[in-house]
Amino acid sequence: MKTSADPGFAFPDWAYKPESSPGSRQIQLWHFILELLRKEEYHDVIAWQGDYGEFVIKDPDEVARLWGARKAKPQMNYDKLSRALRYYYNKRILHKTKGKRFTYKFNFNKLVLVNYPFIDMGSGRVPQSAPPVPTGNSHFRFPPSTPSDVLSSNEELRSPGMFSSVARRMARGSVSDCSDGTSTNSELEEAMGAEERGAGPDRAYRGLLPPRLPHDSLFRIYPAVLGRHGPRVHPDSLSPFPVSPLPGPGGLLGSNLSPALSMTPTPHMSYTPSPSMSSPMLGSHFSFNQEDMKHYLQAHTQSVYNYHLSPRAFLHYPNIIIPQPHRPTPEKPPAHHLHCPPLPLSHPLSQQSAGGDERDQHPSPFKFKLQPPPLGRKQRDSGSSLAGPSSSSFTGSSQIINSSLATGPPKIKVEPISDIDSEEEVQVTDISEDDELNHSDEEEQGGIFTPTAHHYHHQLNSHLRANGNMSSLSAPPHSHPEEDPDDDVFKTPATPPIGSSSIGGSSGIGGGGGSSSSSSQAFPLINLKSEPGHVAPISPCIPLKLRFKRRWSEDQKMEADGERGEAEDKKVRADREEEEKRIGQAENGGGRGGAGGVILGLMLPPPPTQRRASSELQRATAQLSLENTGC
DNA sequence: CCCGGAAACT
DNA sequence: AGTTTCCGGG
Repeated sequence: MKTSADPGFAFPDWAYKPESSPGSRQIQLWHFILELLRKEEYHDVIAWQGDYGEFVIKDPDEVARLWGARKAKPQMNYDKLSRALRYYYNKRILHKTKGKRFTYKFNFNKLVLVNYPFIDMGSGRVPQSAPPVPTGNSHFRFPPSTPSDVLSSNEELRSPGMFSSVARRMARGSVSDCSDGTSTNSELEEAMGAEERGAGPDRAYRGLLPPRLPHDSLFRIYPAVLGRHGPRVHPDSLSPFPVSPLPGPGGLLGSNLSPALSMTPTPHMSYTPSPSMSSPMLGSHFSFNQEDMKHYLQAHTQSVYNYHLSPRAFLHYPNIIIPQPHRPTPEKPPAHHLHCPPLPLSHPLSQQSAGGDERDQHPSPFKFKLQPPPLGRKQRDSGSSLAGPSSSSFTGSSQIINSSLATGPPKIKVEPISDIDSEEEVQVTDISEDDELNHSDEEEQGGIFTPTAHHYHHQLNSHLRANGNMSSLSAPPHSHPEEDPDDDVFKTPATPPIGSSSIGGSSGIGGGGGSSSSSSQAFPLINLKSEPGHVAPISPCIPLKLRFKRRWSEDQKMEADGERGEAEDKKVRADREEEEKRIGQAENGGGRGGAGGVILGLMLPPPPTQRRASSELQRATAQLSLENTGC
């Protein structure tokens, strides 16, 4: 089933899987918080303050009381409530703003509404410091004043007829690739997603992309999570609010979102609304109509095809060929990225049954082998071996990724995440928990997912070291002041077990199903960012390795700059910390500054992780391929 | 205050 | 799954 026949492409079922959990229809704390936040009446109790998404609980007891009332838990208190809040850390829904009492920050990145594909995430310029949130009004308003009214899963949108299955699929697919799609757990998503599945169309909106992706900008799909629609629960009588915000489809979040949106600083990306929408969008409102939606979807579809938004999807469609961009110059054109993805996707492994031959068809300019990474990891034991090594060699641009994916780290549990901006990262949890992993090089993290990448990285590092060129390695230059790591990564279910399930398994990835088969491996999302002069031009005939290194370094740097997201798992974090210690680095003062360690950059391979790694690899590979060709 | 593990509850 | 409850530790 992965790919059903279809006019266009169909994504495998697993791709459509609702990312979320079935359903907890009960109000969730974060929803509740958002509700309070958007109501002026509660401004004295809780309010947006500070950075995007940052809010302060001015009256903890009161908030707790309200929450307790809502949940019928009279014994609720701030201590308990805060514990619940803490559980969001790992879910990436929230972060603690360190140093500020009672202050937390939403990771809105992930919260973007699915329903509101048109949202302009910032019209490109979202100042990072956007107003904390305009609680009241302000620009941050989400287009439809009541999203719920407009988009939330409702009828209007739902005209099934309008959206072809393809479109729908596309949308979904894109969604999936988005960060969370893969993932899964975002509660956010679940809020809306699950129920809908049946509804179909709604989901389609989730991933919509702007029709035209600016080359420069990278585009991403934002999985949104906000509204909860579907079978909606009735407003609870308990609700403190006269009118229960939640109830409406998507109601709750509506206002809230705005902040969210605004918050999500998506630096690089400028999300361009569909043409028709754009103008309106800019304003705070936009009108939505089916025609627009149709166009939008079409565009989206195209985008998907062309840009291969959904890496995963592509895996299944190895045959898809993307036109090569014509771009002689060294700089990395977005096009490349775009193109790359597909290739990678179509990898043999993934294809497995699908006839790997086809993939080979791609002319791969060069082939090279990486040295096998030093093994010795504990992991190996458990069958992980399977994956292994093979990954070390790759051919052509695409394959790398595939192989890596296919190979997949044995026992690692990966939690993919979203991708939005750099923020997103994948969480990886190494089940085997070997510390060793990490320590050997910093990179483990990134590699987890794609061993290849890691290896690659390793090599590079080694190489660099040899050359005495460490600087370029992965150190992330930037140091955000203290940004919390906003990443948002949502966890994804597990990785493919053994063998198999690699993403593309023709046999059906999901196959089993069970669980989330969404193995989201690392799907490299590709960010099409324009990297204007950043990238140092790479001369064409440099040895591959070097080039790779350079590329890698550069990319890393860039990414680091972009953000260090760090959404790591605690475990990961812990590992890192350990590593850090081992390494003996003196940290900067904070030790862990926030979840996101500043250190990360230096020490670890930016946790950017797989996704990044993958994309990096893809990119690099692709580029190299091209370059090489020249040689 | 804040953090997170553990266990229980729904 | 998402808390709620309890709690030791920083």
